Amino acid sequence: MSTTQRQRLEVREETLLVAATAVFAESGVDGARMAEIARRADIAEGTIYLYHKNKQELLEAVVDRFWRELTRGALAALSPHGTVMQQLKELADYHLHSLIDDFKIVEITSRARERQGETGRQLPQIREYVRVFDAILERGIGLQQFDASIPVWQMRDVFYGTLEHSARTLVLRNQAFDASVIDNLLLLFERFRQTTPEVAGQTKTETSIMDALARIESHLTKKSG
Amino acid sequence: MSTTQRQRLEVREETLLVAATAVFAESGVDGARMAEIARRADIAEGTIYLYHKNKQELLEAVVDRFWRELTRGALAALSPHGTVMQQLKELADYHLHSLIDDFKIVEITSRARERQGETGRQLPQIREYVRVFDAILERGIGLQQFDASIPVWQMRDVFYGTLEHSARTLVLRNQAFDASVIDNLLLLFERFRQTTPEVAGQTKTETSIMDALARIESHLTKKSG
DNA sequence: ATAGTCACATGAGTCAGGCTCATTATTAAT
DNA sequence: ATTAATAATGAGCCTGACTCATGTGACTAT
Repeated sequence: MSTTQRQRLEVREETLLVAATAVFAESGVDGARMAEIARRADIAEGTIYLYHKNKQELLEAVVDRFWRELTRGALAALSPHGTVMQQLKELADYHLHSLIDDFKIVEITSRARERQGETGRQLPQIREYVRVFDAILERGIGLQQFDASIPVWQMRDVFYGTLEHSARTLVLRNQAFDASVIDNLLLLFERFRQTTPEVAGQTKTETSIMDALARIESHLTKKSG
Repeated sequence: MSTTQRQRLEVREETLLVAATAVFAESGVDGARMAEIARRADIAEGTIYLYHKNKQELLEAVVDRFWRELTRGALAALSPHGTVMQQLKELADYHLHSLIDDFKIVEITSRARERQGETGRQLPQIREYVRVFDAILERGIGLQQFDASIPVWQMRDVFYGTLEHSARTLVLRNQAFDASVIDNLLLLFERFRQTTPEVAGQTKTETSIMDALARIESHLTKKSG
Protein backbone atom coordinates (compact mmCIF):
# COMPACT_ATOMS: atom_id res chain seq x y z
CA MET A 1 0.00 0.00 0.00
CA SER A 2 1.33 3.43 -0.91
CA THR A 3 -0.09 4.89 2.32
CA THR A 4 2.14 2.57 4.31
CA GLN A 5 5.18 3.78 2.45
CA ARG A 6 4.29 7.43 2.97
CA GLN A 7 3.63 6.83 6.66
CA ARG A 8 6.97 5.14 7.04
CA LEU A 9 8.67 8.18 5.54
CA GLU A 10 6.79 10.52 7.84
CA VAL A 11 7.86 8.51 10.86
CA ARG A 12 11.46 8.59 9.66
CA GLU A 13 11.29 12.34 9.15
CA GLU A 14 9.88 12.78 12.65
CA THR A 15 12.53 10.51 14.14
CA LEU A 16 15.19 12.52 12.36
CA LEU A 17 13.85 15.82 13.72
CA VAL A 18 13.68 14.45 17.25
CA ALA A 19 17.27 13.21 17.04
CA ALA A 20 18.45 16.49 15.55
CA THR A 21 16.65 18.50 18.23
CA ALA A 22 18.37 16.51 20.95
CA VAL A 23 21.84 16.83 19.45
CA PHE A 24 21.48 20.55 18.69
CA ALA A 25 20.27 21.18 22.22
CA GLU A 26 23.09 19.15 23.78
CA SER A 27 26.00 20.31 21.69
CA GLY A 28 24.89 23.59 20.16
CA VAL A 29 24.70 24.20 16.43
CA ASP A 30 28.44 24.17 15.80
CA GLY A 31 29.10 21.29 18.14
CA ALA A 32 26.40 19.13 16.58
CA ARG A 33 27.79 16.49 14.21
CA MET A 34 25.69 15.33 11.28
CA ALA A 35 27.15 11.85 11.85
CA GLU A 36 25.87 11.85 15.44
CA ILE A 37 22.39 12.96 14.39
CA ALA A 38 22.31 10.19 11.78
CA ARG A 39 23.46 7.63 14.32
CA ARG A 40 20.70 8.58 16.76
CA ALA A 41 18.05 8.58 14.07
CA ASP A 42 19.42 5.20 13.02
CA ILE A 43 19.98 6.18 9.41
CA ALA A 44 23.07 6.76 7.28
CA GLU A 45 24.59 10.22 7.21
CA GLY A 46 23.81 10.62 3.52
CA THR A 47 20.13 9.91 4.15
CA ILE A 48 19.73 13.15 6.08
CA TYR A 49 20.38 14.99 2.85
CA LEU A 50 17.39 13.31 1.21
CA TYR A 51 15.19 15.09 3.75
CA HIS A 52 17.04 18.37 4.25
CA LYS A 53 19.31 20.19 1.84
CA ASN A 54 22.00 20.90 4.41
CA LYS A 55 22.70 21.40 8.11
CA GLN A 56 21.22 24.89 8.08
CA GLU A 57 17.90 23.73 6.66
CA LEU A 58 17.80 20.83 9.07
CA LEU A 59 18.23 23.35 11.86
CA GLU A 60 15.43 25.45 10.44
CA ALA A 61 13.14 22.42 10.34
CA VAL A 62 13.98 21.62 13.95
CA VAL A 63 13.26 25.15 15.12
CA ASP A 64 10.13 25.41 13.05
CA ARG A 65 8.81 22.22 14.56
CA PHE A 66 9.57 23.50 18.05
CA TRP A 67 7.56 26.69 17.60
CA ARG A 68 4.71 24.82 15.98
CA GLU A 69 4.45 22.69 19.13
CA LEU A 70 4.66 25.82 21.25
CA THR A 71 1.76 27.41 19.38
CA ARG A 72 -0.29 24.31 19.97
CA GLY A 73 0.59 24.40 23.69
CA ALA A 74 -0.13 28.11 24.04
CA LEU A 75 -3.58 27.78 22.53
CA ALA A 76 -4.29 24.90 24.88
CA ALA A 77 -3.14 26.94 27.87
CA LEU A 78 -5.69 29.73 27.34
CA SER A 79 -9.06 29.52 29.05
CA PRO A 80 -11.47 29.98 26.13
CA HIS A 81 -13.87 32.26 27.95
CA GLY A 82 -11.37 34.10 30.12
CA THR A 83 -11.04 37.87 30.18
CA VAL A 84 -8.38 39.55 28.06
CA MET A 85 -6.09 40.20 31.02
CA GLN A 86 -6.62 36.64 32.22
CA GLN A 87 -5.59 35.23 28.87
CA LEU A 88 -2.58 37.54 28.73
CA LYS A 89 -1.51 36.18 32.09
CA GLU A 90 -1.98 32.61 30.95
CA LEU A 91 0.02 33.25 27.81
CA ALA A 92 2.78 34.98 29.76
CA ASP A 93 2.92 32.09 32.24
CA TYR A 94 3.06 29.51 29.50
CA HIS A 95 5.64 31.46 27.50
CA LEU A 96 8.01 32.09 30.40
CA HIS A 97 7.79 28.47 31.48
CA SER A 98 8.54 27.29 27.96
CA LEU A 99 11.45 29.68 27.50
CA ILE A 100 13.02 28.42 30.70
CA ASP A 101 12.34 24.72 30.10
CA ASP A 102 13.58 24.75 26.52
CA PHE A 103 16.16 27.47 26.88
CA LYS A 104 18.66 25.66 24.67
CA ILE A 105 16.35 25.46 21.70
CA VAL A 106 15.13 29.00 22.16
CA GLU A 107 18.72 30.20 22.05
CA ILE A 108 19.32 28.20 18.91
CA THR A 109 16.33 29.85 17.25
CA SER A 110 18.35 32.90 16.28
CA ARG A 111 20.72 30.61 14.39
CA ALA A 112 17.85 29.43 12.24
CA ARG A 113 17.27 32.99 11.08
CA GLU A 114 20.80 33.37 9.80
CA ARG A 115 21.24 32.66 6.16
CA GLN A 116 24.16 33.63 3.95
CA GLY A 117 23.42 37.11 2.67
CA GLU A 118 19.81 37.64 3.73
CA THR A 119 19.30 39.97 6.68
CA GLY A 120 16.86 38.74 9.28
CA ARG A 121 14.35 36.40 7.75
CA GLN A 122 11.65 35.21 10.06
CA LEU A 123 10.42 31.68 10.33
CA PRO A 124 6.76 31.12 9.41
CA GLN A 125 6.01 29.18 12.60
CA ILE A 126 7.28 31.97 14.80
CA ARG A 127 4.99 34.40 13.02
CA GLU A 128 2.20 31.97 13.76
CA TYR A 129 3.13 31.79 17.43
CA VAL A 130 3.23 35.55 17.79
CA ARG A 131 -0.28 35.78 16.39
CA VAL A 132 -1.58 34.17 19.58
CA PHE A 133 -0.67 37.33 21.45
CA ASP A 134 -1.99 39.56 18.68
CA ALA A 135 -5.37 37.82 18.72
CA ILE A 136 -5.81 38.31 22.46
CA LEU A 137 -4.80 41.93 22.33
CA GLU A 138 -6.95 42.71 19.31
CA ARG A 139 -9.89 41.30 21.18
CA GLY A 140 -9.02 43.67 24.02
CA ILE A 141 -8.92 46.60 21.64
CA GLY A 142 -12.20 45.53 20.08
CA LEU A 143 -13.78 45.47 23.54
CA GLN A 144 -12.33 48.96 24.05
CA GLN A 145 -10.33 47.72 27.00
CA PHE A 146 -7.05 48.61 25.39
CA ASP A 147 -5.79 51.82 23.91
CA ALA A 148 -6.18 51.58 20.13
CA SER A 149 -3.71 54.40 19.55
CA ILE A 150 -0.70 52.29 20.58
CA PRO A 151 0.32 49.93 17.76
CA VAL A 152 -0.14 46.25 18.56
CA TRP A 153 3.43 45.48 17.50
CA GLN A 154 4.81 47.78 20.18
CA MET A 155 2.85 46.08 22.93
CA ARG A 156 3.92 42.74 21.46
CA ASP A 157 7.57 43.75 21.61
CA VAL A 158 7.17 44.78 25.24
CA PHE A 159 5.54 41.44 26.00
CA TYR A 160 7.91 39.06 24.24
CA GLY A 161 11.00 41.20 24.70
CA THR A 162 10.55 41.40 28.45
CA LEU A 163 9.78 37.71 28.83
CA GLU A 164 12.76 36.67 26.72
CA HIS A 165 15.19 38.81 28.67
CA SER A 166 13.70 37.72 31.97
CA ALA A 167 13.99 34.08 31.00
CA ARG A 168 17.66 34.55 30.14
CA THR A 169 18.29 36.30 33.45
CA LEU A 170 16.57 33.55 35.40
CA VAL A 171 18.34 30.73 33.59
CA LEU A 172 21.76 32.35 33.91
CA ARG A 173 21.17 32.66 37.64
CA ASN A 174 20.01 29.07 37.82
CA GLN A 175 16.69 30.28 39.12
CA ALA A 176 13.36 28.70 38.31
CA PHE A 177 10.14 30.32 37.17
CA ASP A 178 9.47 33.61 38.95
CA ALA A 179 5.82 34.64 39.18
CA SER A 180 6.66 38.23 40.07
CA VAL A 181 8.01 38.76 36.55
CA ILE A 182 4.54 38.02 35.20
CA ASP A 183 2.85 40.15 37.82
CA ASN A 184 4.99 43.15 37.06
CA LEU A 185 4.60 42.69 33.32
CA LEU A 186 0.82 42.63 33.66
CA LEU A 187 1.03 45.67 35.90
CA LEU A 188 2.69 47.43 32.98
CA PHE A 189 -0.05 46.38 30.62
CA GLU A 190 -2.51 48.22 32.82
CA ARG A 191 -0.90 51.31 31.33
CA PHE A 192 -2.10 50.27 27.91
CA ARG A 193 -5.66 49.99 29.13
CA GLN A 194 -8.37 52.51 28.43
CA THR A 195 -8.70 54.99 31.29
CA THR A 196 -12.13 56.31 32.27
CA PRO A 197 -12.71 60.07 31.68
CA GLU A 198 -12.98 61.26 35.28
CA VAL A 199 -9.88 59.34 36.37
CA ALA A 200 -8.07 60.54 33.29
CA GLY A 201 -8.85 64.15 34.15
CA GLN A 202 -7.64 63.75 37.67
CA THR A 203 -4.46 61.98 36.52
CA LYS A 204 -3.76 64.73 34.04
CA THR A 205 -3.78 67.34 36.78
CA GLU A 206 -1.52 65.31 38.99
CA THR A 207 0.84 64.71 36.11
CA SER A 208 1.03 68.43 35.39
CA ILE A 209 2.02 69.15 38.94
CA MET A 210 4.64 66.47 38.93
CA ASP A 211 6.01 67.68 35.59
CA ALA A 212 6.25 71.22 36.86
CA LEU A 213 8.06 70.11 39.97
CA ALA A 214 10.42 67.94 37.92
CA ARG A 215 11.26 70.92 35.71
CA ILE A 216 11.99 73.10 38.71
CA GLU A 217 14.12 70.41 40.24
CA SER A 218 16.00 69.94 37.00
CA HIS A 219 16.77 73.68 36.78
CA LEU A 220 18.05 73.81 40.30
CA THR A 221 20.22 70.71 39.85
CA LYS A 222 21.85 72.13 36.71
CA LYS A 223 22.61 75.41 38.48
CA SER A 224 24.20 73.80 41.50
CA GLY A 225 26.20 71.31 39.35
CA MET B 1 62.28 51.64 22.14
CA SER B 2 60.13 48.98 23.70
CA THR B 3 57.21 51.40 23.79
CA THR B 4 57.35 51.71 20.03
CA GLN B 5 57.12 47.95 19.63
CA ARG B 6 54.23 47.67 22.02
CA GLN B 7 52.42 50.52 20.30
CA ARG B 8 52.95 48.87 16.93
CA LEU B 9 51.38 45.69 18.27
CA GLU B 10 48.45 47.61 19.67
CA VAL B 11 47.84 49.28 16.33
CA ARG B 12 48.00 45.91 14.61
CA GLU B 13 45.54 44.45 17.09
CA GLU B 14 43.17 47.35 16.52
CA THR B 15 43.49 47.03 12.74
CA LEU B 16 42.74 43.35 13.03
CA LEU B 17 39.61 43.98 15.09
CA VAL B 18 38.39 46.62 12.67
CA ALA B 19 38.89 44.27 9.73
CA ALA B 20 37.22 41.40 11.56
CA THR B 21 34.27 43.58 12.53
CA ALA B 22 33.72 44.55 8.92
CA VAL B 23 33.94 41.02 7.59
CA PHE B 24 31.72 39.56 10.31
CA ALA B 25 29.13 42.27 9.70
CA GLU B 26 29.21 41.78 5.93
CA SER B 27 29.27 38.02 5.73
CA GLY B 28 27.97 36.84 9.08
CA VAL B 29 29.95 34.61 11.41
CA ASP B 30 29.80 31.49 9.28
CA GLY B 31 30.33 33.35 6.02
CA ALA B 32 33.39 35.19 7.34
CA ARG B 33 36.67 33.70 6.11
CA MET B 34 39.75 33.96 8.28
CA ALA B 35 41.74 34.41 5.08
CA GLU B 36 39.63 37.43 4.13
CA ILE B 37 40.01 39.02 7.56
CA ALA B 38 43.78 38.54 7.36
CA ARG B 39 43.88 40.03 3.87
CA ARG B 40 41.99 43.15 4.99
CA ALA B 41 44.16 43.56 8.07
CA ASP B 42 47.17 43.11 5.80
CA ILE B 43 48.67 40.27 7.79
CA ALA B 44 49.15 36.57 7.17
CA GLU B 45 46.38 34.20 8.18
CA GLY B 46 48.57 32.52 10.76
CA THR B 47 49.28 35.85 12.44
CA ILE B 48 45.67 36.15 13.56
CA TYR B 49 46.30 33.17 15.81
CA LEU B 50 49.05 35.02 17.63
CA TYR B 51 46.42 37.50 18.80
CA HIS B 52 43.36 35.27 19.20
CA LYS B 53 43.23 31.58 19.93
CA ASN B 54 40.62 30.83 17.30
CA LYS B 55 37.74 32.25 15.28
CA GLN B 56 35.38 32.12 18.25
CA GLU B 57 37.68 34.18 20.46
CA LEU B 58 38.30 36.65 17.66
CA LEU B 59 34.53 37.05 17.43
CA GLU B 60 34.33 37.59 21.17
CA ALA B 61 36.99 40.28 20.99
CA VAL B 62 35.12 42.01 18.18
CA VAL B 63 31.83 41.98 20.07
CA ASP B 64 33.49 43.03 23.31
CA ARG B 65 35.07 46.01 21.59
CA PHE B 66 31.73 46.99 20.10
CA TRP B 67 29.97 47.09 23.46
CA ARG B 68 32.85 48.94 25.05
CA GLU B 69 32.40 51.68 22.46
CA LEU B 70 28.66 51.64 23.07
CA THR B 71 29.16 52.15 26.81
CA ARG B 72 31.39 55.12 26.08
CA GLY B 73 28.73 56.55 23.75
CA ALA B 74 25.88 55.97 26.18
CA LEU B 75 27.66 57.76 29.00
CA ALA B 76 28.34 60.67 26.66
CA ALA B 77 24.69 60.80 25.62
CA LEU B 78 23.40 61.38 29.15
CA SER B 79 22.94 64.92 30.44
CA PRO B 80 24.87 64.82 33.72
CA HIS B 81 22.35 66.79 35.74
CA GLY B 82 19.16 65.58 34.10
CA THR B 83 16.31 63.97 36.02
CA VAL B 84 16.10 60.23 36.24
CA MET B 85 13.33 60.02 33.67
CA GLN B 86 15.22 62.38 31.40
CA GLN B 87 18.32 60.20 31.53
CA LEU B 88 16.26 57.09 30.93
CA LYS B 89 14.86 58.72 27.82
CA GLU B 90 18.33 59.69 26.63
CA LEU B 91 19.62 56.18 27.20
CA ALA B 92 16.62 54.66 25.43
CA ASP B 93 17.09 57.03 22.48
CA TYR B 94 20.78 56.24 22.23
CA HIS B 95 20.25 52.52 22.63
CA LEU B 96 17.52 52.21 20.02
CA HIS B 97 19.51 54.28 17.56
CA SER B 98 22.58 52.12 18.11
CA LEU B 99 20.67 48.86 17.77
CA ILE B 100 19.25 50.00 14.45
CA ASP B 101 22.48 51.46 13.09
CA ASP B 102 24.62 48.49 14.02
CA PHE B 103 21.99 45.81 13.71
CA LYS B 104 24.39 43.35 12.12
CA ILE B 105 26.85 43.41 14.99
CA VAL B 106 24.12 43.33 17.58
CA GLU B 107 22.75 40.18 15.97
CA ILE B 108 26.19 38.64 15.99
CA THR B 109 26.50 39.31 19.70
CA SER B 110 24.55 36.19 20.59
CA ARG B 111 27.12 34.16 18.68
CA ALA B 112 29.86 35.45 20.94
CA ARG B 113 28.06 33.97 23.92
CA GLU B 114 28.09 30.48 22.47
CA ARG B 115 30.89 28.31 23.58
CA GLN B 116 31.18 24.54 23.35
CA GLY B 117 29.55 23.13 26.46
CA GLU B 118 29.03 26.24 28.57
CA THR B 119 25.45 27.49 28.75
CA GLY B 120 25.07 31.21 28.33
CA ARG B 121 28.17 33.00 29.40
CA GLN B 122 27.97 36.75 29.37
CA LEU B 123 30.60 39.07 28.01
CA PRO B 124 32.18 41.44 30.54
CA GLN B 125 31.65 44.50 28.36
CA ILE B 126 27.95 43.83 28.04
CA ARG B 127 27.67 43.63 31.81
CA GLU B 128 29.43 46.97 31.88
CA TYR B 129 27.01 48.46 29.37
CA VAL B 130 24.00 47.25 31.30
CA ARG B 131 25.30 48.97 34.42
CA VAL B 132 24.61 52.33 32.80
CA PHE B 133 20.91 51.60 33.09
CA ASP B 134 21.29 50.18 36.59
CA ALA B 135 23.08 53.30 37.80
CA ILE B 136 20.32 55.59 36.55
CA LEU B 137 17.60 53.47 38.03
CA GLU B 138 19.35 53.06 41.34
CA ARG B 139 19.61 56.79 41.59
CA GLY B 140 15.86 56.92 40.97
CA ILE B 141 15.27 54.43 43.76
CA GLY B 142 17.59 56.33 46.05
CA LEU B 143 15.58 59.49 45.38
CA GLN B 144 12.49 57.42 46.19
CA GLN B 145 11.11 58.11 42.75
CA PHE B 146 11.05 54.45 41.86
CA ASP B 147 9.48 51.55 43.62
CA ALA B 148 12.21 49.78 45.57
CA SER B 149 10.12 46.63 45.83
CA ILE B 150 10.50 45.78 42.15
CA PRO B 151 13.94 44.25 41.47
CA VAL B 152 16.18 46.36 39.27
CA TRP B 153 16.86 43.40 37.00
CA GLN B 154 13.19 43.11 36.12
CA MET B 155 12.97 46.75 35.10
CA ARG B 156 16.19 46.29 33.18
CA ASP B 157 14.77 43.34 31.28
CA VAL B 158 11.70 45.36 30.37
CA PHE B 159 13.92 48.19 29.15
CA TYR B 160 16.44 46.27 27.08
CA GLY B 161 14.06 43.51 26.07
CA THR B 162 11.53 45.91 24.65
CA LEU B 163 14.11 48.01 22.84
CA GLU B 164 15.81 44.97 21.32
CA HIS B 165 12.58 43.55 20.01
CA SER B 166 11.44 46.92 18.75
CA ALA B 167 14.73 47.43 16.94
CA ARG B 168 14.36 44.08 15.21
CA THR B 169 10.81 44.90 14.19
CA LEU B 170 11.83 48.27 12.80
CA VAL B 171 14.82 46.91 10.89
CA LEU B 172 12.87 44.00 9.41
CA ARG B 173 10.29 46.48 8.17
CA ASN B 174 13.00 48.72 6.79
CA GLN B 175 11.77 51.48 9.03
CA ALA B 176 13.97 54.04 10.71
CA PHE B 177 14.04 55.19 14.32
CA ASP B 178 10.55 55.54 15.77
CA ALA B 179 10.22 57.98 18.67
CA SER B 180 6.86 56.61 19.73
CA VAL B 181 8.56 53.40 20.86
CA ILE B 182 10.52 55.43 23.39
CA ASP B 183 7.50 57.43 24.46
CA ASN B 184 5.46 54.35 25.15
CA LEU B 185 8.32 52.64 26.95
CA LEU B 186 8.74 55.61 29.27
CA LEU B 187 5.00 55.65 29.77
CA LEU B 188 5.36 52.13 31.10
CA PHE B 189 8.12 53.14 33.44
CA GLU B 190 5.73 55.53 35.11
CA ARG B 191 4.21 52.35 36.52
CA PHE B 192 7.46 51.58 38.26
CA ARG B 193 7.47 54.94 39.97
CA GLN B 194 6.94 55.21 43.65
CA THR B 195 3.45 53.93 44.41
CA THR B 196 3.58 53.25 48.13
CA PRO B 197 0.13 52.99 49.70
CA GLU B 198 -1.35 55.98 51.50
CA VAL B 199 0.45 56.74 54.73
CA ALA B 200 -1.54 58.35 57.54
CA GLY B 201 -4.23 59.80 55.32
CA GLN B 202 -1.90 61.09 52.58
CA THR B 203 -2.70 60.06 49.00
CA LYS B 204 0.04 58.67 46.77
CA THR B 205 0.12 61.92 44.85
CA GLU B 206 0.45 64.02 47.94
CA THR B 207 3.30 61.84 49.11
CA SER B 208 5.05 62.24 45.78
CA ILE B 209 4.57 66.01 45.90
CA MET B 210 5.95 66.15 49.42
CA ASP B 211 8.94 64.05 48.37
CA ALA B 212 9.66 66.29 45.40
CA LEU B 213 9.37 69.42 47.53
CA ALA B 214 11.69 67.89 50.10
CA ARG B 215 14.26 67.22 47.41
CA ILE B 216 14.00 70.78 46.14
CA GLU B 217 14.43 72.08 49.65
CA SER B 218 17.43 69.86 50.05
CA HIS B 219 19.00 71.27 46.87
CA LEU B 220 18.39 74.85 47.98
CA THR B 221 19.88 74.15 51.40
CA LYS B 222 23.05 72.72 49.87
CA LYS B 223 23.40 75.81 47.69
CA SER B 224 23.11 78.33 50.52
CA GLY B 225 25.19 76.20 52.92
C1' DA C 1 6.46 -16.21 -9.36
C1' DT C 2 9.57 -13.30 -11.92
C1' DA C 3 11.35 -9.57 -13.99
C1' DG C 4 11.50 -4.76 -14.37
C1' DT C 5 11.17 -0.17 -12.57
C1' DC C 6 11.75 3.25 -9.46
C1' DA C 7 12.21 5.52 -5.24
C1' DC C 8 14.87 5.37 -1.35
C1' DA C 9 19.24 4.36 1.33
C1' DT C 10 24.13 3.91 1.87
C1' DG C 11 28.92 5.34 3.25
C1' DA C 12 33.47 5.88 1.14
C1' DG C 13 35.40 9.72 -0.89
C1' DT C 14 35.82 14.85 -1.91
C1' DC C 15 36.82 19.34 -0.55
C1' DA C 16 36.49 23.76 2.00
C1' DG C 17 38.27 26.13 5.50
C1' DG C 18 40.00 26.58 10.33
C1' DC C 19 44.11 25.88 12.41
C1' DT C 20 49.29 24.22 13.20
C1' DC C 21 54.06 24.55 13.13
C1' DA C 22 58.62 24.49 10.94
C1' DT C 23 60.86 28.17 9.00
C1' DT C 24 62.07 32.96 8.26
C1' DA C 25 62.19 37.91 9.57
C1' DT C 26 62.55 41.52 12.90
C1' DT C 27 63.71 43.67 17.08
C1' DA C 28 66.21 44.15 21.53
C1' DA C 29 70.18 43.43 24.33
C1' DT C 30 75.06 43.23 25.04
C1' DA D 1 78.21 42.71 15.23
C1' DT D 2 76.40 38.89 17.53
C1' DT D 3 73.09 36.62 19.78
C1' DA D 4 68.73 35.77 21.92
C1' DA D 5 64.14 36.53 21.93
C1' DT D 6 60.08 37.63 19.90
C1' DA D 7 56.95 38.12 15.96
C1' DA D 8 55.30 36.79 11.28
C1' DT D 9 54.63 33.67 7.60
C1' DG D 10 52.03 30.34 4.67
C1' DA D 11 52.24 25.50 3.00
C1' DG D 12 50.10 21.71 4.61
C1' DC D 13 47.21 19.05 8.03
C1' DC D 14 42.76 17.59 9.65
C1' DT D 15 38.06 17.74 10.68
C1' DG D 16 33.54 17.50 9.26
C1' DA D 17 29.79 18.90 5.92
C1' DC D 18 28.32 17.29 1.79
C1' DT D 19 28.35 14.30 -2.88
C1' DC D 20 27.54 10.50 -5.73
C1' DA D 21 28.22 5.87 -7.58
C1' DT D 22 26.33 1.89 -6.06
C1' DG D 23 23.07 -1.02 -3.54
C1' DT D 24 18.42 -2.56 -1.84
C1' DG D 25 13.72 -3.23 -1.13
C1' DA D 26 8.82 -2.14 -2.60
C1' DC D 27 5.48 -2.09 -5.92
C1' DT D 28 3.67 -3.32 -10.70
C1' DA D 29 2.87 -5.84 -14.84
C1' DT D 30 2.85 -9.97 -17.04
